[in-house]
Amino acid sequence: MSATPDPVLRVALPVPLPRDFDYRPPAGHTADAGWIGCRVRVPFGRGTGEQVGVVVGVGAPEGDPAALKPVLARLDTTPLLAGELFETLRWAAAYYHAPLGEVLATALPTLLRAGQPLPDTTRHGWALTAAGQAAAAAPGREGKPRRLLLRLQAGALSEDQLDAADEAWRPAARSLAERGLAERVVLDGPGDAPAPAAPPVLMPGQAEALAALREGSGFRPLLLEGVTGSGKTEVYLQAIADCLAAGRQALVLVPEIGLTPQTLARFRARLGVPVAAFHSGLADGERARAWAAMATGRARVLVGTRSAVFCPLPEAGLLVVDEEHDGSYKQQDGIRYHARDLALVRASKLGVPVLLGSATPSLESLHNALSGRYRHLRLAQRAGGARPPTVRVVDVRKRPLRDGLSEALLEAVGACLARGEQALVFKNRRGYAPVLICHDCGWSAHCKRCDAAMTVHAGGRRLICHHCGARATPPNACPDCASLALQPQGAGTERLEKALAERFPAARLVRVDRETTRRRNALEEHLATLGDEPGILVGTQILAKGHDLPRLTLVAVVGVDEGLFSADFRAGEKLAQLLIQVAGRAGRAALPGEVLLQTHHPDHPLLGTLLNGGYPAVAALQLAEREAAGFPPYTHLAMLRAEAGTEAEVQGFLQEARAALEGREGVSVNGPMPAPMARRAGMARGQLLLEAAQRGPLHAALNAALPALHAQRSARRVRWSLDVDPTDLY
DNA sequence: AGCACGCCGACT
DNA sequence: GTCGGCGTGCTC
Repeated sequence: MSATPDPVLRVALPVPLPRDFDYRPPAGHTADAGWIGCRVRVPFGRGTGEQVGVVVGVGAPEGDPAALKPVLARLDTTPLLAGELFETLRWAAAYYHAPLGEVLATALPTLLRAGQPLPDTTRHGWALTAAGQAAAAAPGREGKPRRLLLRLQAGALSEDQLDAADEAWRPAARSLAERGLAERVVLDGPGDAPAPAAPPVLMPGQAEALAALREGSGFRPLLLEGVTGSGKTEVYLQAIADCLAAGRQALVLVPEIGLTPQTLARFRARLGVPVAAFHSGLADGERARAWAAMATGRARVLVGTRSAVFCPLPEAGLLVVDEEHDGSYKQQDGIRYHARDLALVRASKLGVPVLLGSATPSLESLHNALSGRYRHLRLAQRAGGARPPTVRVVDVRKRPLRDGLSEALLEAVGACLARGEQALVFKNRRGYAPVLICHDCGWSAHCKRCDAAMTVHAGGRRLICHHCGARATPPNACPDCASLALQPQGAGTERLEKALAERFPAARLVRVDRETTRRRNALEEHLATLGDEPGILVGTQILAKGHDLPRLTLVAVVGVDEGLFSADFRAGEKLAQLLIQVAGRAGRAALPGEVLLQTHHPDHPLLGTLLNGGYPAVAALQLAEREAAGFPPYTHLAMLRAEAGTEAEVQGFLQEARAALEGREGVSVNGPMPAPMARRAGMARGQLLLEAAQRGPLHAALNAALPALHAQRSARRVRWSLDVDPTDLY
């Protein structure tokens, strides 16, 4: 009888190889199920390389166990990943056809991925000693330590509270501690969030939505469709309050630019528990702490952007996805996951409700709601009796445009300023002009490394490629015909700003785009300079949502036409969402709003539908078009992209990939075709689009072909990636 | 993806 | 005579 070999540890490592790696446990240890979900440090590769991986299984060795390397160290005594979160990550690895190790690396905060211990989330504070109380009662020398001493006289304060006071208190605390006057203490109370503010009375629609959410139990997806200002956030807040009252945790996902200090402050003021934030602006340590606080249950509510969908929720009661249509929920590099979709998967595994909110739902979610898979809740009324803005199409055919602005638009801006109100001029294009052309021969300035025109910046003194960042000085004369008639064609935000400044020299003018808001908090500072004074905001996408601008009554959209004739099948949906979002900025109860859409195509069906029937009508039209054309949500897509030094390499790889993927029932393979931008940053790019009416055959084809793809010789020479459910077909 | 090993060009 | 170019093969 042969002895059963000792079990080995199957470890997922953050390498792009679609398999696990087996290791022996360290000498004197046995591999058992208790290892699963724990991180380990392992030797990897030929040199002295080490990696941090996660044990994903325990089992009999496949080859000679003596040939296996032993684990160097076990990094967790209890599993870091377990239960539903671990299951979701396995599901994501299968669904996105990505190695589990890479999915795990994407999901874990940097410090945890690097093997750091789970941070301690004990709340600390500072309190006076008996000597400190005595010192506080007696007179003393003025200074920061003294001020801190007096603040602590009323009782211990948590470090969060001290941080919130926005003063460098730590040196003062150290000074007091050295003199034996104060000490660091562990706080174990319920937290120092303010007592919850009383909730407002709900409007009928809100109350219905909340009642619907309270009905039933277990997993239930709800789509909350509510126009801007209809009070979706209030529904979230009361639903979260319910969830907290039941002793459960809540997760709230918000778009990348939606997590403003005001948003957090509103949640904190109303919920009466500490609210953790999770976004890319946090330091590594803060991220790891927020993650740990949710894992231990110390934090009860997490508000975060895309990657927050990977935080542990051991006591989950509710998931909320605000502005669920927002493009920032889709990761656009590495593991191209969709946080809204993962939130649905998690809610289903957790058996809790998931609330998707939007004024302009994605066609995917709308389709699910209309077909009965999601409960569909609507909020039609604007809070506080505010009326929707009036919308006017400004036909600019045969009308002269000055720097891209029509006279009608300028007059409306002037009238708005004269009323003492604020105007927003919206154009989704930054820079001075999108292209520099020769008026005599038609030459235009193109990037050397990309298939794209260079954008004119700095009033015409600089050319920048928005795709690779290349900079150039504009030529004095046309390189082709030596003409001096080089002209910036079209208008970006920079040019609009200049033109508006010339027309309204006395008005306050603030430009908001990626260039002017690169610095942290720059957006808030910019908006603060405008305050409540009359003035003009010029900007891109960044202005479409978020911030309350109570004096804003006019929204003028200048770049409508670009969106009307895009090749992307999502262009119509995106344009309608953008127009609704940006229009939602205009007007308040007391100050009615007006929206101007400047276009050369006033008869375009999308504009007419939007004006007459609003977003629901556009959505219905778009859904019908998608169904007829065989696009999502009626079919399912996966995009294989490749990039290499030469077009031949790209073609070679994609041809081989096509051969491996095609010939399956229910899956059609389109391509290889050049990417819409066939050359970017000097690299040739191409793509292969898979389409299927059912997900099953699509995933089966990918499962069957991917090992061959990894093994392809041509795969070594190209950078390639797979995008399941692509949102952009570039 | 890293990383090491491996065979061909311009330098001390 | 070496240092180093990046081609190719492997990682439990």
